[in-house]
Amino acid sequence: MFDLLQQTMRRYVAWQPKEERQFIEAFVYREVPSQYRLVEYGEVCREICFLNKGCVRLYYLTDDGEEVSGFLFTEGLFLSALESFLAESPSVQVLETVEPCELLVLPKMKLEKLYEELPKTQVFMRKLLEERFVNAQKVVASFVLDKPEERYLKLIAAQPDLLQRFPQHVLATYLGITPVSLSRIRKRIREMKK
Amino acid sequence: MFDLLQQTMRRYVAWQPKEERQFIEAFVYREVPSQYRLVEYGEVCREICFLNKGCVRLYYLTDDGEEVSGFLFTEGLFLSALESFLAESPSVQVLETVEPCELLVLPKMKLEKLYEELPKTQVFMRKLLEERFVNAQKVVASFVLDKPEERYLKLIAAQPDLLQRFPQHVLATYLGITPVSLSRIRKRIREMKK
DNA sequence: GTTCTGCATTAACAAAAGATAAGAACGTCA
DNA sequence: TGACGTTCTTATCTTTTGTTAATGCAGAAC
Repeated sequence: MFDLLQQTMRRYVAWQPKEERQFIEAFVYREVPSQYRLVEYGEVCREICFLNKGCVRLYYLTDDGEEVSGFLFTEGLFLSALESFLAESPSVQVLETVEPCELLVLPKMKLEKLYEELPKTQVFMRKLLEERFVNAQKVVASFVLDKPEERYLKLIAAQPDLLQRFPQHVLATYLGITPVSLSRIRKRIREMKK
Repeated sequence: MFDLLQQTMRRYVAWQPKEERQFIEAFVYREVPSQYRLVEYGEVCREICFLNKGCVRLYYLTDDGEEVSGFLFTEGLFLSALESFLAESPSVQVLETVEPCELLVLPKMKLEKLYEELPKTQVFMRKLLEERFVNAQKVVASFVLDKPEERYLKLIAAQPDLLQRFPQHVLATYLGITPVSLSRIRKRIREMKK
């Protein structure tokens, strides 16, 4: 139940067995169905979740009620509406499961306690953030450097499982284009291969 | 000379006077001219710089030798080619000054020493990264949500000084468009206002 | 002052994406 | 089985951007 979390923890920090237990014990196991909103629009996000199984999309709402993907999460990632979580402000980001999910939930209060009582928590979070920031920079780089077609090709090369697990209109907005345009791009690629 | 750094430090962490001195003493003051490359393409970045005065652009090189902006730095920000810095790998990001700059340079070795000897360094860096990550997420959100014209308007609303300090072709690629297209957008906006 | 160079603008055309609507494929549920 | 809803596809048209090239402008070098 905590295997993947443990693995992930060890990838960044060398914990003492006692520290490891202390950290893990701060999490609460929780199962949620598909299409479940972990964070609603306008709600203050007060927890960070480790995604043990399943997948989740982060999206924004446009003026005309459309949903535009901002990030796609799969197993092994920590997820939260970070801006809301940090500032305790109403979230403009919605977090919604795309499959039934197993989560390990860390409430903000407990994280703050860990920061004080278990200093390696600081190191762990810093390293997680470093990785996520570098990742975000790469996404930005892809937006300024590549055309939508290239972004799509890079995406299916880097994370082919996303294609199976997320509907295409979700992938399309994640790439910054409309579902119609993604469909055309896919067709162009199909023709190319012939 | 260290005023802005000190201010920035205090915004995130409550330091003891002694800790503050210890942290600041790890930095080396350095002046560089305009158009100076702090990190070359393919070079391993081994330091983090605090930008005390001046401005810097981060850019990528395309296959045909074009420069595409990935980020624009102004006073008060920490800059480095983070992926290269962390992995000690050749950088695909180039850092080049756009004005004469005053830098406070923190070599990687010294940062690692601080991480061990001055635990608040961990807290400070984590909080810096949180802020930068949230910022990067907003940039991504703007790419998936807004049209180039809106991105430009938001940019000049949020950071009007960038317009004065960076040439327009640099701003254009930062917005993910060509200089020609930005010129057209600016014209459209001019016509609108009449 | 004159030349040179780099940058912003404008124009004209090609290529791609957005918007809208209509049809096809698929699973769900009565 | 059949009706419904959702998603993906396809078609048409409009809008925008990319591309290339020409023009204008201003600062730097001589």
